[in-house]
Amino acid sequence: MTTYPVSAVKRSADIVEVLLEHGTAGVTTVAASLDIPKSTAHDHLRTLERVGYVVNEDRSYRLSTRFLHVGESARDSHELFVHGRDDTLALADAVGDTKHVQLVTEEHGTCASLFAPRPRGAQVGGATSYPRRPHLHTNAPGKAILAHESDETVERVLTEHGLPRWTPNTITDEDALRATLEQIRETGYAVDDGEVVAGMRGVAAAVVTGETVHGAIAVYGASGGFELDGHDSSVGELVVDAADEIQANIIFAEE
Amino acid sequence: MTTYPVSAVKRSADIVEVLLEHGTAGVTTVAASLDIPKSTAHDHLRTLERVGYVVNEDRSYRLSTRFLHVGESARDSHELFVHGRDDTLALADAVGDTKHVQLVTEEHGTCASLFAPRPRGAQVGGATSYPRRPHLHTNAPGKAILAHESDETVERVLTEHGLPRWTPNTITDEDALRATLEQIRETGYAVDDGEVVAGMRGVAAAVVTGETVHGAIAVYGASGGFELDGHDSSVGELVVDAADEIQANIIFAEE
DNA sequence: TTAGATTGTCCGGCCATACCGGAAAGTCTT
DNA sequence: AAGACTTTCCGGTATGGCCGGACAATCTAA
Repeated sequence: MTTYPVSAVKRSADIVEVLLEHGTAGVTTVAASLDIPKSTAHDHLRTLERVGYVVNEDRSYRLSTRFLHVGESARDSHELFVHGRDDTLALADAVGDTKHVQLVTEEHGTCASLFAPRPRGAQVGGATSYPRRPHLHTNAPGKAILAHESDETVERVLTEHGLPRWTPNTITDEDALRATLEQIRETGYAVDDGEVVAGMRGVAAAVVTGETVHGAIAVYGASGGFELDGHDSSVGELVVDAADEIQANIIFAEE
Repeated sequence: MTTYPVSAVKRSADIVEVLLEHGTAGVTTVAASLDIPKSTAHDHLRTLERVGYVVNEDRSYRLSTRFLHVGESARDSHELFVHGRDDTLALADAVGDTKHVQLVTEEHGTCASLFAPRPRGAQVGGATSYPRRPHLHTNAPGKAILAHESDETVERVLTEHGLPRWTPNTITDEDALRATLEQIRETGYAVDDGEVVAGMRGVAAAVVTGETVHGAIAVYGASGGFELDGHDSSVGELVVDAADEIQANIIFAEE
């Protein structure tokens, strides 16, 4: 049982989670969801409101735009985003609206999307069923990142997270993973054939300068319109080119 | 002196602020910035890390992408964004890269940007000098929102926030503001001529359905390339059209 | 490689304060 | 207008956040 040094903060984080699920909720709902007294829920909601992360409109609470603004500011100071945004957009244009492009970094041994341009008209508002923080071994950008990490780092991630299965196609064997990583280093890009989400294929290339692995850039699409060996294999080249561009941008800026 | 029911949460919020400013900071830096013991800063940083809002890479702490993901999820459940995103993008295309388009909502009696498409190649990474949460009376979208609120609401906002001056052009007289609001109701859109940022002009139209004021959509640009009375007055029409579109989308979806 | 300086992490006690029950005030329905 | 429902307030209690200090880990400089 992991414990939290400042449990009050953990509790507020739980409340944020509840608000995120419900979209908008009153004190009673929040208290009921977490099985805590209403007065406690109220204390936290008031505090979150005062610090600006929550708004209280019309007798019920909602997350404010503060999360978005803080998140965007933090992203704006992220090296990979600063030097990779434009190339990501360009790649998105190149592959078209049927495929999704993502700029990904690693956090806590999992994949964290930094930037994912949404095509115009893309559905919003529905619950995003896409797993938020997939493990590194379950998808293309994660594997691309792992392939360029040091052996110790790979070892550490493996012992810490293991190789949980996400879909029938997920790699769960350690040797198979190491072989795949070796292959990624040779070809320059990683492939995901329904390993994180069934029916989704993707390719990704890592962004590396010197010893530091900044992250990866990936293209995903439905398996139907995504031939890995056919003419769509050019997507692999596009992804590698984009990653190289970003690497160049980063190196060029470092001086 | 406003007080916080759960002061530990307020302290964590302060730490988040410090991390936001510094981009990346160690325990010592954080503790020094807030003038608190290192151990306390450490406790909070650990909990923030455990709950996923902070990452600890290479002996120093950074805000994680969690803020971004929570913020985007929250935005995705915001009615104005769901029904206004595409129209905002379309308007951005229509007015071109020299002008900025913003979808704005009201929070705590101030303006909160929900969505602001950045033109390709826009500078990122630099500190955004744009005031984050300007008061309603200081800019076009805020005035457009205010113009459609009930008299009591306007009164409440005025007594709570007053009419602080942001630039020499800011409206600081209550009667002048009321006259402006009346004019906005007549013409259908609000104008900002260097009232929030000197040298910036903008027009905005509110998005209203029935009694509820969802927010406003705005176009801003440098005063030089933004003729309010000349041929650029067509921007006013475009903004009103966009707002009407969004209103229609919302009403159409409500059933 | 070894000191020295600096930083991050851990620990344990004390008292501020987060928590909670309960009561009051507010809101919506019938 | 009264009931059922919320949200908000309040004050006592014991929990846990806060802090000083010790330890460990890392970096720097000879």
